[in-house]
Amino acid sequence: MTSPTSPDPVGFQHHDHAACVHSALEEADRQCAQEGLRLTAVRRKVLEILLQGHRAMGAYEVLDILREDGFGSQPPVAYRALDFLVTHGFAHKIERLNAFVACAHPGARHSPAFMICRLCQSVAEAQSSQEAGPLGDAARAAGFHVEQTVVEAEGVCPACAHKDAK
Amino acid sequence: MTSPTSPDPVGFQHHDHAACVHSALEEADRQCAQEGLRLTAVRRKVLEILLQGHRAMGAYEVLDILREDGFGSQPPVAYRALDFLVTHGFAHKIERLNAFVACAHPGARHSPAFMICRLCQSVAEAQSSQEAGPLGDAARAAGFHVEQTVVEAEGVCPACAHKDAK
DNA sequence: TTCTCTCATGTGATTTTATAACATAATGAT
DNA sequence: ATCATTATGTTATAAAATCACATGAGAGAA
Repeated sequence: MTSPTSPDPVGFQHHDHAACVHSALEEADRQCAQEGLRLTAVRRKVLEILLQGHRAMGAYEVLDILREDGFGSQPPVAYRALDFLVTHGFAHKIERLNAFVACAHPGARHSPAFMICRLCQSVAEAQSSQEAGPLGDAARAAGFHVEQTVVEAEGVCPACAHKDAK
Repeated sequence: MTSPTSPDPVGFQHHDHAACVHSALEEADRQCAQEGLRLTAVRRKVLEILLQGHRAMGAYEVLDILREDGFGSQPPVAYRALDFLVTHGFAHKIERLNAFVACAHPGARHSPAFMICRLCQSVAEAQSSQEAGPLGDAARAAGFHVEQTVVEAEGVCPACAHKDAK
């Protein structure tokens, strides 16, 4: 489904991956403690899986890893944990891919926008806004009250564009 | 899946529905002739179904109607026709709903944005743009080449907001 | 026309994604 | 300790989408 060797996922730049996973988990711990949310073992594990994978992952792909690690092995286990993470902003669903990705800007109250490379399947998260841009304009004009947005661009990331050109 | 009595779908205003279906089909005929595309019986029927329904419809919902009307009754029949319509801009897929809707601006080269009412399931199509707004900015900044966009807002339409307030 | 190539359709089977329903277990409050 | 609430585990099923392969219809060439 995704390339076995996703080169450069979530954001198109390299970075210190182990540290980013670790700090993101700690950030989630902190935030849940503060908001009275329960970042249980399964939920934390799923977040870790998404952070490790560092790309958009299908629910069943996550589930396979949960199973290997001794957690429940049935779909609801994965879907419930993913729902929790998405609801509280620790992860996002990429509708175009029916897949999930760890949030790149945890803590920030945000409506994310995604750039999905169709060649290497990497996904970069950018900040968006519910009010700005053509959609915000249209909503105001129509009197539509926006609660959530799905903003996803599919195309070619810089790395793949470069490769393409040889 | 959708409310049985969707009051006001695709665009939040009333309009002459029979005429809109008819003219949209003619427009599609014209455009296909011009571009050398084959608007076959199934494809035209599916477009008609979407236009009649005048709301986001699931592939299987479309398929049920195809079956009643004597067309093939297996999923690929619907999916292939829908793919054709989406590919050539006569219909759009609403990723958030896994559903399809007839294009409200046929002919116009456009990247659509949608407003989805979570109360009455109506869907309004607005014009968007691949370059404008936060996503366009982010893509330029990242050097990402955008080919297609998914822009969908979920919220409450004016009619439902009014009802809510009593 | 007839042949042939291509594209479209029909059909059965399967895969992938997601949820319903219900029992059990853990947690937090009193 | 009890109880209410929330989370987990499991079985089963629903919903969405695709694969594979056979058949059929149209456009163009001989």
